[in-house]
Amino acid sequence: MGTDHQATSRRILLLDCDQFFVQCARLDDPEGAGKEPLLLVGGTSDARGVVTSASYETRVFGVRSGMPTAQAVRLCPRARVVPVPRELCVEKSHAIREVLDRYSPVVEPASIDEAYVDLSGTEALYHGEPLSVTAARIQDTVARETEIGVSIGGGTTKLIAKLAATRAKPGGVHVVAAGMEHDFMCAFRLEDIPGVGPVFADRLRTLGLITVLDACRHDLNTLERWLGSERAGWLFDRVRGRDAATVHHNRVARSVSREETFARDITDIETLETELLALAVRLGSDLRANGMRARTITVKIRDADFTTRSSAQTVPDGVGTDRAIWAIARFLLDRLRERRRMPTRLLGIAASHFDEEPARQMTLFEEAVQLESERDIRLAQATDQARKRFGPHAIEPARLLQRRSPKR
DNA sequence: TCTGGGGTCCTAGGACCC
DNA sequence: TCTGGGGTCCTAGGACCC
Repeated sequence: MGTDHQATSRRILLLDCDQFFVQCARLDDPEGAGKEPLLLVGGTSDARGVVTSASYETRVFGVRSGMPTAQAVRLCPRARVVPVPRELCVEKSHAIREVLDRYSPVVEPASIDEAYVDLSGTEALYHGEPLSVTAARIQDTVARETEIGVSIGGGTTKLIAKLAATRAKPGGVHVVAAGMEHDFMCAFRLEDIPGVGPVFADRLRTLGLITVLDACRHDLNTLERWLGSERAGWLFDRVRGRDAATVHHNRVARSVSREETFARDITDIETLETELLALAVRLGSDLRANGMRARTITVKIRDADFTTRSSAQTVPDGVGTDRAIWAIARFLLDRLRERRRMPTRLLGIAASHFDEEPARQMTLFEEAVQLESERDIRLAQATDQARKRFGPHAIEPARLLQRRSPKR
């Protein structure tokens, strides 16, 4: 196509919920959390929890999300700690998504509380309305229909939209005009750029590069000598506001995982295997609920000394039954324990490498191995049906029932 | 201070194949 | 004796994000 097309710049928004989990917790419990300015949402200190979201009122005490709850409570002793209201968060996230889908055919959720919206090509539809006006209307609609306050950033790239949203917070709209990307970027530090984490930021600091302006003073060749061509090219573009990434409408999950950090480290294999089984059952039912079959199963453990290790196994055809997932996971856990034996702080299981098409006819070899028989698949389906009707714990392996019974 | 749970993407090396 | 080379798949680990 001609250059006219390229000359038209993109119109991208990033919608970011303000202190999302705090808002949800307040909506979930209007009389309690709803009336508490000093609110921390996340795990408790006795269960090795961290703060998932801290209310703005607690942040003046130095509390940040990701901080161990014990530390947060030390900084802000009067704060109230409440758990994440999972279901309501998911519900609100979906409700916001539905609003966005009405405004644009191209919406990409970036996390539970963030989504990119591409409004390129909608100029005629919106009668030439400025992007900031459209953004403000979206913000109003979201607030009215979902009761969630959001900030919206806008610009010609995902990078600009994302950084603009930080300028819009809390509750505002900030749109960077086409052509102003480089000027806009100059106000930021390098560590503010998404993708520049603590490690890269440290590396840059040793080179004397703190701000975007610092990086802009050097040509590409110099940066390449310092950082290698890959990283240098990436940074060279970012500091100029360039980002070719597109907004993907129907992004499919590449992995699904379930994990748990234990209140106390686990030493005996029996308990560990029971926990693994519980995770495998959770993962399996979530996969089947979405019609997914995974070719790769990964088991992850975090040792008492915080060393994180993983082991993975890929099979020729995707699996989705509890039995098959459990069989592979158990084998992987054994392998991890052979390599290093130490009390276990965290256990996790992940599925990836999803089969895109319905399972093909099994070969004779695979029939013989029998990772997953027809009977397994039918059993899993029946189990899912029963859980749907009678609750998530309607049918569980005997081993999990034993684990649960002392609490009853 | 004592480190969650859910993800994405990248890299490097080995196996295997032609 | 120095060793060929490229592509793909898999595994393990790590950086990074919210």
